[in-house]
Amino acid sequence: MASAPLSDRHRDVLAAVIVNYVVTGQPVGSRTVSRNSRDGLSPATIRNTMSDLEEMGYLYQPHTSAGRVPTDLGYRYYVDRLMSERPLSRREIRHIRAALPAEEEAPDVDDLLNRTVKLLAGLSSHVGVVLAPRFRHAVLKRLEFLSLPEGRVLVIFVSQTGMVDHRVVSPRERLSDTELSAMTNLVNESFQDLTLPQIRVRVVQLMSEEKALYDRLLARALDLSSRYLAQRADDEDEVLVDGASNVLGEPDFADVARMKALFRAFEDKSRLVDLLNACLAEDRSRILIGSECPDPGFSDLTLITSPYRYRQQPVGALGVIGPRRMDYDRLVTLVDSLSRFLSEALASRTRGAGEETAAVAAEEDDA
Amino acid sequence: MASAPLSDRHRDVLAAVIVNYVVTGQPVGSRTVSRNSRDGLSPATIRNTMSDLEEMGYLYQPHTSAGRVPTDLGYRYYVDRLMSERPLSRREIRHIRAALPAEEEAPDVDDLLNRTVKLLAGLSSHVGVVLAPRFRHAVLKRLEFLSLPEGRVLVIFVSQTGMVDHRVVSPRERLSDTELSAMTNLVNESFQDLTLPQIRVRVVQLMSEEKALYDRLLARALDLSSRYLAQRADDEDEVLVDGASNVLGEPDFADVARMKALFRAFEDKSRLVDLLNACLAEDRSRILIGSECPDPGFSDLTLITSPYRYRQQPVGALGVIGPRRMDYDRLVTLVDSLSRFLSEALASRTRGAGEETAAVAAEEDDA
DNA sequence: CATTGGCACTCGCCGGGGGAGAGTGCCAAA
DNA sequence: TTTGGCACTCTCCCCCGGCGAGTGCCAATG
Repeated sequence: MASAPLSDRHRDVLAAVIVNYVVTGQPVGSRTVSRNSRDGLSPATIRNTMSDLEEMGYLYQPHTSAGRVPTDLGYRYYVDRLMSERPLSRREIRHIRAALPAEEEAPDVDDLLNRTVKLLAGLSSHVGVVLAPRFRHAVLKRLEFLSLPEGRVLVIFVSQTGMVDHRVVSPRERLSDTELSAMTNLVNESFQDLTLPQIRVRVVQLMSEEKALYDRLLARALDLSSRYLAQRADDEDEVLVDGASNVLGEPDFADVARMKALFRAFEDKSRLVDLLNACLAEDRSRILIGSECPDPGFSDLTLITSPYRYRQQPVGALGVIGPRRMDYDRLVTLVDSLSRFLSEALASRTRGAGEETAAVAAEEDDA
Repeated sequence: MASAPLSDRHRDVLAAVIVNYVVTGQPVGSRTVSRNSRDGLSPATIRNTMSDLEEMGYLYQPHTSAGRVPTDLGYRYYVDRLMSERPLSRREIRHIRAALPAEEEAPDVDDLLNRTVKLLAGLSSHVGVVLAPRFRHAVLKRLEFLSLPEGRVLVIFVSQTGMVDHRVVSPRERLSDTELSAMTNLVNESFQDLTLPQIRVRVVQLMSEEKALYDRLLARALDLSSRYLAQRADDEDEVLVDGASNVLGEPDFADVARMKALFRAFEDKSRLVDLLNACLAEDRSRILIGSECPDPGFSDLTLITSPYRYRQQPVGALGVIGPRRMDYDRLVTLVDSLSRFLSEALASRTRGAGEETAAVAAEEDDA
């Protein structure tokens, strides 16, 4: 029943209601729309149009004789067809540039992501989220085994871009420092330029060959590697959140129970990871409005997300989370821009390291 | 004027008011105290006593003819002299033991701290905080230089206990992989078994000697090390927070403005770091009630903190943050216990690594 | 002299009532 | 098709009065 195409007037009114509602937070009445409309239609006319829009599901009334408020469908129509993205101000761009330098001495990846999430929260006044680059795209620079007390071993994985991951594993037998350093050399030869998923395959492959050869040392090195890989799940992603305190100011979350649910959602990060990953898979920026979101915990929120890239590959995602009543025009631009700025900052950090491209491209086959 | 010693009755009444207020959250009247008091005093008598306590500053009335509520001073007296710590239940202890295994295969330090902060939040229903062990106590296991694209260098610091820190630095000149690995060996010889502050001293010392000798490689290795140390401030501590959503449920924070201030305080971690560090310096568990806290942002909160140890040295701190109206009896025990459990878990991970003791003891001289 | 019961008083909380204001739907006229 | 008019609805807010909890003071009591 919501399928009839909208007339120009319907669109104008819908847009007016949304724009007005976004700034005031109050249900919008026919009178207000009439005043703001350039072809000065009377309130009565607007009322009829609004009534149509309500019937079609784009607006609704909190109660008889209040103004209208956009529904999720209304917002959806707005962002898809009515919205005109508002460019960032020069000030904002300078601000971003300063925090994410594209050219000169760039900080390391973690730092860059931290700055990005702070920018998102600060510039949007909502909650900023950043999904860190996934290690599954990381190409091995060096794998190191170090002995710890109690016979345990520290495994350090370093990617060619400088990401570091480390885990503690317990080998079956005690290993001396010299053995470990010999093993370090062995695996670095074997795993040169491979990504984590590729290393997984390689370990299994070598282990089976190994029964024929009998290089004790390599066998034990492979054992350590596979123990490390067992701990290091590929889908284990890190997500940064900032600006959670911003939601407290928003009248849309006056209800405490709702706010609590929201904070819980932020605390267990795995749900955020899922949502951001979904965006990553789609490979383009995305808006999820209220009930459109698969996670029911976010049913009265809007997410604007966008993947960011490294060497043309989407490797992570970032976005803004806020109430449905948000300034879409501005925030869509903000999220898009930040994903672009971040991609550039990442690229500039590593320009001239051409070897890595092939490896990344080569592993595109995995799901 | 608050200096007169309290009679037994005063104490009983004060304790009764506090206990009652903590569970109900409502101002406590004379009638209620009278009912709960075992030597059945009449409400009138209690009223007189309460009036005394108010005059001495231990209680106050939100308004004429409401019950009494404890002041910060009242709470202080309570925790210092009236409170009897309530031991944890067997269930709780099992729960903790399961999460912080003392004996068997222990996870790495970061994981241990993560579990601890979750336990704090979960068992207290307030906000849990943990200050991570400071790297200044960390003894070098290995320092590694790895080349990154663009001529930058990744420096990885690994402590003997398995803590890992890494930074990206930009050396003055380009360095090849072979040079870097030679340099790695050089510094590991020089810095063997030193802590970060000691390494600082050592670098300066070697640099000045260096002008006389002319080992180009060592000079460049020292340059890299000092660039790393410049980024790695000693007071740069990591603090973990969990359970922030718990404060939303508490009626004491019904006021949104107050809540917002609170969340901001949690977001910029440096303030938390300062507070926890103060506790660390005192070397014993500590309770900060409302206005006693140096940071005005925490003026209507209570912090219960306790340092945790590694090899007799306090290396970090943990605690609970909540409203002043909290169950002190239980939470003090909880914080104390968790600091003990965590200390044990840390100790058991490294038993038998005797060499490290001397080094840690030797660096006690720094402030 | 500490303790107690009695009593008048003070507030905060809660629910009801009434008026103002904003907005609607419908209808008839332009 | 658009518009002005009109009756209607519903929320918000303020005011008011009663209720209940608790107090302070005082005189009586053991």
